[in-house]
Amino acid sequence: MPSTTRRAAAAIKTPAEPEGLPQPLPEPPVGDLRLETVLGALSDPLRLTIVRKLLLESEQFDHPCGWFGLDRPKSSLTHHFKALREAGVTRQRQYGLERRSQVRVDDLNERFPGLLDLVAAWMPEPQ
Amino acid sequence: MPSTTRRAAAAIKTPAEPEGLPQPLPEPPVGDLRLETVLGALSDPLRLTIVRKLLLESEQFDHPCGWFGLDRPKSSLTHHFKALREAGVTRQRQYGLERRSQVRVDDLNERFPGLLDLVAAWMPEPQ
DNA sequence: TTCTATGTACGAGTTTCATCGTACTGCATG
DNA sequence: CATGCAGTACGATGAAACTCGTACATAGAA
Repeated sequence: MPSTTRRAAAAIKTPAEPEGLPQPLPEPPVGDLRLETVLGALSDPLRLTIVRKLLLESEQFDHPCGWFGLDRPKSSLTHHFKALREAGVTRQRQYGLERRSQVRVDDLNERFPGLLDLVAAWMPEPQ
Repeated sequence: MPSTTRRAAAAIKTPAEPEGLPQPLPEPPVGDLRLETVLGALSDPLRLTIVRKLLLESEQFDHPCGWFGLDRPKSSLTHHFKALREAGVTRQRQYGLERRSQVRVDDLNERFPGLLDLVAAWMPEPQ
């Protein structure tokens, strides 16, 4: 098979980055973020857990998906991390084998001010 | 069949109201509102349209669902209005034949401050 | 090179949801 | 009483989405 194994998601482009970081994976540009899509991505307890943990405990940097300690099969986690990235909630970069995630705080605060505060204040349903 | 035709949705109770208004239909109490549920209810363009229109044009009162001018079959509208009410986003009261909706502004601002501002600022996707 | 660790791709099973046609209820009016 | 009207209830259909097993790809270390 050719080297173009990558499949392009519709209306998703890869932005450039100033630092020496790895290129982010394909993600929607800020201007294309849609409230209904972002809310849909956040309407799931597992994904809320991920985003909230990134917001509260990330210490200014991104994390591989093992860091979250989620008790789910790897393929399930891939699914949810991809959903968050494609909705524009997170940015993912490839560090060797690891694919680390961070919340697009600036982009989300610009487009949907206050939304991340609600996520940070969220608490999972008791039991 | 007996007069108890009403089916009780799980964990939904009917609160009391001070004024001479008709009783609201069953809805979750403020304390039971869940962020993930509310976001899920708002992650749909049609429902965002409904809530935004209520927020911006309601003139302090509630409206029957014909007022929205939505070009959908009646049974579809029933479905979406019920989804909004059961998520706790709207309150519905029966006025004779009409079932009118209003946004639970105070409840939502108490539990999820800023969320309704995002809905009010939302714009439907062009085209 | 082989082994391990991280994570993806694909596909199947299941569930949930959106959509909508049809039949029905209940009020109001002639 | 008959009709019209606002809206529900129910059921079917089709499309997403969640979950997860399995197989695969790749980087780094022994």
